[in-house]
Amino acid sequence: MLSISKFSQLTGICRSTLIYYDEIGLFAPASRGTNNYRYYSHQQIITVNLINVMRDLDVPVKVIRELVRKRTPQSISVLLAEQERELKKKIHWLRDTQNIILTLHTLLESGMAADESRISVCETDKLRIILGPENDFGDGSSFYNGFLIFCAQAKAQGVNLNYPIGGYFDDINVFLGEPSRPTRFFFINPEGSEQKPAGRYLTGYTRGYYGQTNDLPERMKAYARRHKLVMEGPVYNIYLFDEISISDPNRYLLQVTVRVV
Amino acid sequence: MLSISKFSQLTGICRSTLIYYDEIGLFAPASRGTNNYRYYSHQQIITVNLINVMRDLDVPVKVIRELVRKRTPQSISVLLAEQERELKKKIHWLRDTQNIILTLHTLLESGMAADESRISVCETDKLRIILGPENDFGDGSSFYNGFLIFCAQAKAQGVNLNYPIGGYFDDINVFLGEPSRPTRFFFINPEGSEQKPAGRYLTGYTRGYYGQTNDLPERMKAYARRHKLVMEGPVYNIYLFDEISISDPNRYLLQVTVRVV
DNA sequence: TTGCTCCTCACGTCACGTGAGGTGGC
DNA sequence: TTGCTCCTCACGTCACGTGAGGTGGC
Repeated sequence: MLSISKFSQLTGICRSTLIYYDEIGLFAPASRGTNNYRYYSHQQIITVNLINVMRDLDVPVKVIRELVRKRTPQSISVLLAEQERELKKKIHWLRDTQNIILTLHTLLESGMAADESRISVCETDKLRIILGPENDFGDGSSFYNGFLIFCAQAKAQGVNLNYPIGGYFDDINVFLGEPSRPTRFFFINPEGSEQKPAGRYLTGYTRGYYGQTNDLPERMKAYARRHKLVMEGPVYNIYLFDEISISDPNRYLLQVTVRVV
Repeated sequence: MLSISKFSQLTGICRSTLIYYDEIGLFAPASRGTNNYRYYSHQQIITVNLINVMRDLDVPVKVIRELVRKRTPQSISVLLAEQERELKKKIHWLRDTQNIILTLHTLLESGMAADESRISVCETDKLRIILGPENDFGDGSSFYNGFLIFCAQAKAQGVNLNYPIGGYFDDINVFLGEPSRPTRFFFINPEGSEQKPAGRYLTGYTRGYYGQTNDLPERMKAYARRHKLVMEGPVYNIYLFDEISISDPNRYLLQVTVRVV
């Protein structure tokens, strides 16, 4: 027979948890001593298996208790099949979260490595994204209307909203015209079906709140002219530092990139 | 500006959770109406990102609050790196749990499909296992001493104890001699380094508590003699139904297999 | 006696969830 | 007036964790 501490040690279940399980009638010691000590049998190390696994999967103790009380090979088989499905979902979703963390981290690292004051031409890897619908700023509706539609649509499609968001402009002229009004929004998502292609990108940075581009559009235009570069294709706005990493909204770090030839 | 319900809907965060976050000073609405209504700005949909992700990873709200209050790109980068490691561990561990569930389920299915009354010869797939140390029943020490050592050693080696356990006998004579005293214990673990090889196995079943083999050893011996089969190599005892699936200890279902030529 | 393990309350905690009772604009 | 959304307490809940005060065997 094993004392509660010994049993706790062997199974890795906390002493107080064992007492709690005893109290609620989920898992009682095999016997009690004359001094009322809890004594667990060796077999109970095995007995506690399913409980352990189920708790690991956040199955409520009440559910486990009911299950344990009227278990049959059939009912347990059904339970296990269900948990297999749940686990698949959970793992999938953790992978998603892993992607989000990785993406956020990559942006942060880029931001910390960036030479903010300089415009430059960089060789850039491709970046998988999910493009949202075209924004409509026509009827005087607020800037954020498009953003809301974007979010709602993404949610409806089961896209995780926690991926970082960027602004997409059809081309450099659209950007120069209204630098705070992207044609579309996009998620940076390694499993997205669209992409910002790899290539040589004119890259500039500026600090400020969302939508604030300062003199960056002009500086990029001037740089391109000076170096005889032609900017082609869409312009991508990505915040490398935003409210996630910086408290002061006026210090957000915006990266603007556009392909050059 | 968005009302609390609208914001809740868009972000997928529960109304009461938003109120709670406001109370503890983790995440407050952008402003309050004259009627004291909470109003959230559109940007806050983005702002709530990191909080959402961190909560999903079970980072305590107090930790998140501190982090959010004095965040810098550097500190957040450190946090993300840490979470990347945690996530890796978590996913690995969930895969382990998935394996356990799968293994348990497979055993159960075998049990439900088994014709318990008959001895038969079955073609069997290989089964990956983790063999424990040799048991010592010499000094009158209880049966379970070996089991305890097995568990302790497995735990020390970081093996998940929740995998199903079986009994291993060096050969058929050892089994016939002491059918309730396996030479070793083993875990059924798809990532184990040892294996019960694929092949033709003489397979028998019996009901009863752990270690109770009834007349099964004799019946298997007789069957082999009758069919001129030679039993070779180790004998594997596996409980297809045990305390996990059946309340009555006398109805556990034991499967005994030994290779035949 | 000392040290150790065990016991039983009772209360704390974490992150919310759930009414109860009331307000305010159309 | 009705229906709707919002508010603030206050208390509930889930699965434990944490002492406080006491017991019992070597």
